[in-house]
Amino acid sequence: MRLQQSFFEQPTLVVARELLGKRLVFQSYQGIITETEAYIGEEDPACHASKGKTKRTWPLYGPAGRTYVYFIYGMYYCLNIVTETIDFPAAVLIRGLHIMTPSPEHLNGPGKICRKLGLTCGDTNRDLLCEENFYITSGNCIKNITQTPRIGIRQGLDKPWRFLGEYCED
DNA sequence: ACCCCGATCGTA
DNA sequence: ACGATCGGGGTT
Repeated sequence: MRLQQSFFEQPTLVVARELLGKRLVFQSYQGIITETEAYIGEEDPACHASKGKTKRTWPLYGPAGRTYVYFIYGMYYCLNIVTETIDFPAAVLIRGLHIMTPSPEHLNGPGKICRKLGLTCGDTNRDLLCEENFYITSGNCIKNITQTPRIGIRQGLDKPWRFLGEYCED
């Protein structure tokens, strides 16, 4: 069953942890989420909302359960899921995805995931609660969950807000 | 108009 | 360890 607003509205660290093992569906693709990171509020120096609401970051201030897709390093896109309440900017970055359909492939890294799925800035602020072919649903194909500092950032390294799991069969 | 920087990735 | 590559956001 598709995850509802009540799931995404939870504290971002809870959503980041609980998204591990869930199934992401986008068009013909289906995969199990294996790695996430939390970005929480304007006070989090690594969160894009640390610069306030802008042309790029406005979806972070919207309702939970929408996407936030941004362009980085001149060639990559990254997919986030917006969390918590309206006007509180926070999201979970999807960093690892074990693709099941149409052909098995493990994707480690947010840029690789968006490249494979074909997600770009045009896919920011899409509503995972309503979209016909873009949503997240239950699943629990994960084990050995660990929590570490976030990767690839230069600020906010003190916060252990990355969640990593290993894919496993049900 | 200009400058610096970045939630990455592939190659060395 | 490093370069590719270019938009975002702040400053002049």
